[in-house]
Amino acid sequence: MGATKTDHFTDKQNELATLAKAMGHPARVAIIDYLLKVDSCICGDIVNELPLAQPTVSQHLKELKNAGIIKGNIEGNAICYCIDEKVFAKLQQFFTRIADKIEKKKTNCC
Amino acid sequence: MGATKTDHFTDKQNELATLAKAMGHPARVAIIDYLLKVDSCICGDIVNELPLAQPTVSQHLKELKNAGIIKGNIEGNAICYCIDEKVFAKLQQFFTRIADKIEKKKTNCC
DNA sequence: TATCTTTATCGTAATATTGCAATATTAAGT
DNA sequence: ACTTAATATTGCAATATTACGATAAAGATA
Repeated sequence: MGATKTDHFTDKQNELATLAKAMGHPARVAIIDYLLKVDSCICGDIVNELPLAQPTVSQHLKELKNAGIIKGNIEGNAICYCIDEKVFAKLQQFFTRIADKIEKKKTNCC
Repeated sequence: MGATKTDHFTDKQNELATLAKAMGHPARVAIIDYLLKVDSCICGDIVNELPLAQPTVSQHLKELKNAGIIKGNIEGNAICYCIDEKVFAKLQQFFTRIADKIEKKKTNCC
């Protein structure tokens, strides 16, 4: 088929998958990198930073927004996008927990 | 088109995107969860744990393997899959760094 | 009001992903 | 050699993603 059977997995599994998927494209990673670099919200200039057309960037921003990774406020003419702090703390937690579990095991059978 | 322009982004951006993408499906998250739960390698019983057909699970395992997240050793008749420890440490680092940068800023303009 | 700027949306093409039945492969046991 | 068990591969259908040109929408500015 092609449709993902999200209903067969736990909420946590689906949540991590959704967040990871949103970060699963270099353009979207680059958008986050840029948001961190400029140390403020971005109001439009991302399009000039990325090697992609404006509609494509707009689409990637939308996807990041849908996943809850960034949020956008209308600021007069432009739109101000910024990172949602909580989400990356959550991602960090997810992977820290996994890394810790692996550290504890050390069952190097492979 | 549909093809991702990986050559336009940095190696780090592409690396994170590849790893995140591999974790961007609940079935693959569930596979990792199970690998952590059983506290050893998995030799076949993942198919019984997941609500997916054997070829589908095999495909997801292949994708995790391609991303370098798990590795598989042939163990006689069965195949022994286990997590590559380094990769999750790397993922943790990636997101910890981002979370730290966000913490430092606190430019709550939005 | 006319125009510019900025961002979103629509439409569409190319490609990738997801899922499974059928089949192949490989090693073990008989 | 035959059979069984475990896993991979192939082929295919359904859907999703990625990318962009054209166009729309909405506020700013002249």
